[in-house]
Amino acid sequence: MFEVLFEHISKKITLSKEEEDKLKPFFIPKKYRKRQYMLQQGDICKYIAFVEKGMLRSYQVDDKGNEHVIQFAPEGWWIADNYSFLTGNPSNYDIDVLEDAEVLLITQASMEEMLQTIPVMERYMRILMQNSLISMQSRIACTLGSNAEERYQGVLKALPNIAQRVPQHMLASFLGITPETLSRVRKQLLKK
Amino acid sequence: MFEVLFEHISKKITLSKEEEDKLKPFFIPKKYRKRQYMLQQGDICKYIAFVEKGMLRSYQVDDKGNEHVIQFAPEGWWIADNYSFLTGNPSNYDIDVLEDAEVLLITQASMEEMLQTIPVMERYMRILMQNSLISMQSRIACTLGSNAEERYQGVLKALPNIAQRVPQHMLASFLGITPETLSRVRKQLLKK
DNA sequence: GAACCACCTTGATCTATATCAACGAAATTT
DNA sequence: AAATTTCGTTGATATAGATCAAGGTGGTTC
Repeated sequence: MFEVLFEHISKKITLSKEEEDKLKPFFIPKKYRKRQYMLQQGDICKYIAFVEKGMLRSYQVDDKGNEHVIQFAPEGWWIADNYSFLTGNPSNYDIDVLEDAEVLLITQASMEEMLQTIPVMERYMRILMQNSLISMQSRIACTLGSNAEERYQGVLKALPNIAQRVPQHMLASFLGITPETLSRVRKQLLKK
Repeated sequence: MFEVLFEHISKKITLSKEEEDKLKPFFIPKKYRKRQYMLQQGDICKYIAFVEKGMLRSYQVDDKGNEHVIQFAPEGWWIADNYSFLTGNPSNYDIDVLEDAEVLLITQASMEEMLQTIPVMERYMRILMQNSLISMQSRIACTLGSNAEERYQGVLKALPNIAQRVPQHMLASFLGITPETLSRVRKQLLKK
């Protein structure tokens, strides 16, 4: 159950076997079924989740009922509403399950204790946050500077495994365009 | 010269007087004049900068020559191209100075050494990155779900000091709209 | 296996925002 | 202080992408 997590951690820092064993109890393993909610708007986000298997997504629903995908999280990714998790305020986002999933949950309190117990994890979390920040920044740059077609090609290149795995209308939502527009963009690209 | 930095750090972690003194030598104080570049596209971003005074901004220039502001950084903010800084690859961004500035620079190597020397700074950096990530995420949510007017009102609320301090066309660029559109949005709002 | 639903496509039309152009007011440079 | 550049505004027009509507396909459920 912890294979993917330890693999992920070992790419950024080194944990001894003992540290790995100390790490495990801080997490709550959990299985989710497709379509199940992990978080709903108005809830407080009590856990950060590491995805061992399957896929989740976070999204926002606007006043017209349109969904806007913030993040996809397949195996090896973390997902949460960091804002709600950190502040304890109700979340504006929903998180649900796209493919039957196995996740490792950790609460705010456990996270703090874990970071005390295994200080090098502070470094892991820092690197994690830094990398997420970098990809968020490039996403913003892309949104500001590129049209629908370029953004689609960008995500195909940056996240090929995700782009090919999620329903097209969700990818459209992630890109900030309508499903119709994405369909037309794809048609255009096929011609070339 | 270190007042703003220490103030900022003390909001997230506690440093002893000795630690503060140990911290200083890792930084290079530097002054920049308005309109000066701190980083240009194609350069490698050698420093992360903490702004003690003045204001900088990072932006991307697209193929049509349009500027897209990624970030504004007044006093108390950090700025860099994290991607280039971390990987050592050439940057796609420019960073320049909007108001005469005093900054504290730190190189990749100094940062690593600093984190070794004062481990609690690892925590500070983690919190810093996490908070940046949160604001980036809400910016993306805003871009996906809101129109020009709502985004303008959003930035007025979220970053009032910045929104009122930068030229309007740069704020437009930050919001992903043209200066003309921002001008019209403002006119609309004045009527109400 | 029939009914239903989620998903994608295509066409027609609409709209928010971009683009182009011109002007006046500040601000900066000489 | 004259000249020049930068900045914001306004109007006219263009356009990328949204919206509305309909139909087709494949998978899921009863």
